[in-house]
Amino acid sequence: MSVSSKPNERSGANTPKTLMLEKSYKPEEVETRRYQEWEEGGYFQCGKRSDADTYTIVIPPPNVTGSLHMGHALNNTLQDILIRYQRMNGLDVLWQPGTDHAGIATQMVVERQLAANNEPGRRDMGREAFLERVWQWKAESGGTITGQLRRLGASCDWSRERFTMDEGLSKAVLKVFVQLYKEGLIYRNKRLVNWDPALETAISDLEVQQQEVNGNLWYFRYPVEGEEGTYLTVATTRPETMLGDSGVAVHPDDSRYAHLIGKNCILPLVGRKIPIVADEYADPEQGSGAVKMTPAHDFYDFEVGLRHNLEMINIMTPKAKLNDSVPEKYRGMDRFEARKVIVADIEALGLLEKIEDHVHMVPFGDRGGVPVEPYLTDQWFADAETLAKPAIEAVEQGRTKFVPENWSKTYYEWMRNIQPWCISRQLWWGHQIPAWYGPDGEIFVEEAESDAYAAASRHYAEKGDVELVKRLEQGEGLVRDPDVLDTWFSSALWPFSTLGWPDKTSELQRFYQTDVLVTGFDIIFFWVARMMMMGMHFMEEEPFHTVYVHALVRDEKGQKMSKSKGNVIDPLVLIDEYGADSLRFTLTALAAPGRDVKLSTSRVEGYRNFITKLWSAARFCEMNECCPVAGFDPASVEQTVNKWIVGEVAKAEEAIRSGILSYRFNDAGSSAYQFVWNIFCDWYIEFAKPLFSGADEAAKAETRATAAWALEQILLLLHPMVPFVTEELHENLLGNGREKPLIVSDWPKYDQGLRNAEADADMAWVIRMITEIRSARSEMNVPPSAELDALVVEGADAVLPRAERYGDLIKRMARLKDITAAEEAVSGALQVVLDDGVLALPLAGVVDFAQEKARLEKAVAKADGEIMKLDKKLGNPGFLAKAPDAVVQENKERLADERAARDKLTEALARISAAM
RNA sequence: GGGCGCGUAGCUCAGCGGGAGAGCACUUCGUUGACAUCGAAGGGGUCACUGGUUCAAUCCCAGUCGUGCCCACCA
Repeated sequence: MSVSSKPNERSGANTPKTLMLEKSYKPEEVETRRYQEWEEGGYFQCGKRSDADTYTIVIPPPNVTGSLHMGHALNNTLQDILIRYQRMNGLDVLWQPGTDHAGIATQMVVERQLAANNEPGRRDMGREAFLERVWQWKAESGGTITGQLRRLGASCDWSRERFTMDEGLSKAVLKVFVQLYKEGLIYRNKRLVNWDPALETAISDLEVQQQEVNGNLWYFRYPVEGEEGTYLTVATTRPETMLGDSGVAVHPDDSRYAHLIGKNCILPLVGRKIPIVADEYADPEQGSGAVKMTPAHDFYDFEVGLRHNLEMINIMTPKAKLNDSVPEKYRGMDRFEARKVIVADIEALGLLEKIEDHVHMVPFGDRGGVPVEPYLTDQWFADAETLAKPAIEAVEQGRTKFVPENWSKTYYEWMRNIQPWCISRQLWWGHQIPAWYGPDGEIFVEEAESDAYAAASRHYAEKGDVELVKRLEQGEGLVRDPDVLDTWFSSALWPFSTLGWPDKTSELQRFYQTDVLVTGFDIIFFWVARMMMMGMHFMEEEPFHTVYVHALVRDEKGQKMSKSKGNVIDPLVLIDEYGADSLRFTLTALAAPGRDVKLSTSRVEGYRNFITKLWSAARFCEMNECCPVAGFDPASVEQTVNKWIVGEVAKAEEAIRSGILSYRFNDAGSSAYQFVWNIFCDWYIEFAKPLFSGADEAAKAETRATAAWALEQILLLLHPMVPFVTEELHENLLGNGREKPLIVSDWPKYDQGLRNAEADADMAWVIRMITEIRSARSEMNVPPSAELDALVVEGADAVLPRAERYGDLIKRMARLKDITAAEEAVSGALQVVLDDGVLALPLAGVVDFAQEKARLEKAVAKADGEIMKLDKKLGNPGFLAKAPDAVVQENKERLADERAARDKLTEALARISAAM
């Protein structure tokens, strides 16, 4: 049954009360329905408070191919907390959602699908047909992850959902590319790139993962030209590249080889004459001190090759097989097969000096999974160094801040050493580069094909190529660059492209600059840095003022979750089992800044219990008819208990708010947890019970109203973290009086006056007394069922008035019959020492004197220890002279307190001894 | 090689200049009509080590040891 189906039933005054709330919370019956209500109610949509300030977050767009993993769950929970909090604060909130087309990943998914269905491969079906298939796939499966974000409770403005390849965003990409090209910040160049032979595309430096490999170092002898029997020994980890060698480098100061500089080697197996050059790159300490140079297949050799004008010989095909530039024998061989053959052939020639074991780092493509090949091709590059400058300054000048601040170092480190960004990919799925080539290789970069033809016509008309101009005017003669752009190129524009840029939309005007970017540190380089560059360049304003960097979610052993390790915890499984709120609250409570989240199901279970506790506290309120009273003023309550809880609510609000605003989500979570469980449930509800069953109708009514108010505040304060259960309880609590859903209710603002020092002191005293009595009883094995009398044997003047005033509470919770002054000496009693007095609880002969004595002695010893430490501190002239007065004073008071306690304990001991 | 972290209760972690904390686990007790997805009580820590700064150090500084991550082209 729906717990809120008939909220009005509850108000019938004389009808028997029917409980609306079931015994425990069933998230599966609530979450989907609540989410629908929110979404259909339009509460997620921005623009409804046009007079309010804005608060904007753009979601890190998940891959369309993806499904929700724990990292997403954490990332989006934190964003949702910020968003819901700010929405409740009355801001015009935009959480901009969307997905990323994820070039390589998506293309691979569809290719795999084709293979699995025994359908023609991508190249067989052709570009157009293949892209159609990808779009079809996107239409069918692209909504998975957004559905999963809904399950989590993410309150994104789905009416504005975007996709990096939709029309508007594609327009933005074209505009950016063309403009940067015309500004000289994008250029085409032939240089070495990281080539992934499995995917047959260039990839960026960031997509290369270095892996340690146990390999070998082979020492080859290269014969020196014209000097029979003289060899120059080179060492290599990649023998197969020797077929592309075009030189050997030695250090200019290396006396061993000085006489060879300027001469040539004859490259074995190939017979090519290659020069011996002097270059400081050659480290005399490494290998043999002489390095073979393969400028077309090694980044460093490439640089050396440029310096010494060495030949660049590309010896491989896109699949990393040897091409026609090598001797016939090796043509068509895979690079690793060739390695073996070449070593064998060198050995056969007697030119293999030795082989050493050698552990070294090998670059792997993170998608393709095979070693990348440095490969000489024509690619498009962005001048990242120029674009980075304003982006670096923005952080240096504090216009964008990293939280935790440390991450700015990581950002600087990378940005200040940034390399040209290879932005072209030899894929089909993505934004095709808007560049057209004329027959002579001339490049025309324009947003539209027609513009490219127009530009080409002008160009060739100037050159007088009438024939070509004629063809161009008929829309022929140009060839479009087949490559697409790196996926991150379009995500770099996300904070403004999603708002409508390049059109000057009102949303762009209103919601840019966005507020905070919430992300994991793993994409600071990929994404954050590039958004900063593009934002500065095209908007001339930082895309966000704060970057909140959260940690990674790991398994309970601290290992990174990965499919191959089989330690992945699926957030949806947890949501199914424990509810979205439990998962959200767990992630919130564990999200301490700068520390990885180690997740285990037992943690989720623990926080699920918290949700249950909250539910059952609400049920208590319901059973006791704690209905919100219109116009209730928390400052007006008269019962001390109520004054106290009202103040505690205000403290909790402060703690939770400051936790959220300072991005210390774990603090916000634990403050909420402690307040609800350890204050509201453990004490306030227990204090309320005697009032509810008492005779004072005014006090009863006030307590009901206060409890209802406090519960409502709890629901408000917890809503950003646990939206579903709070929304559900809120409707139940308010019933007909509910003006609007919790999601759009106002975050509470309290007067300072809600805190009452006197009430705080009294309740602290009551709690202390109850705790001490319980503790003594428990240690002395007094059964909970036994109700004892309490006799005040010391400090009656101080103790009795309070004991009188709060007698009902104390008696019930400490299991006492009565509290009275001791008329005569008490023997055979349990003694409880308070700050301002001593209680004796007579145990009618059953008290074990020895045990009681030991208990008191232990307390004396503890007090003595404290006294000694404080004495020593206060006896130190340096401390008295230099420590702040407040600290000195505080220590003096503590010493006095400890001494008083010790004295009372000693007297209690004396009484016990006398009775023995 | 460079950079960033972390070593606090059995476990996972907060705290970060003036009285060592939480959750879980553990022990004992408990069907008090909100809750056994619970309640009450309890045990458990020279806050990695060594120096230094300070009246005062778990907290700041230096070093050592251990451990994790990121970046890097070394044949």
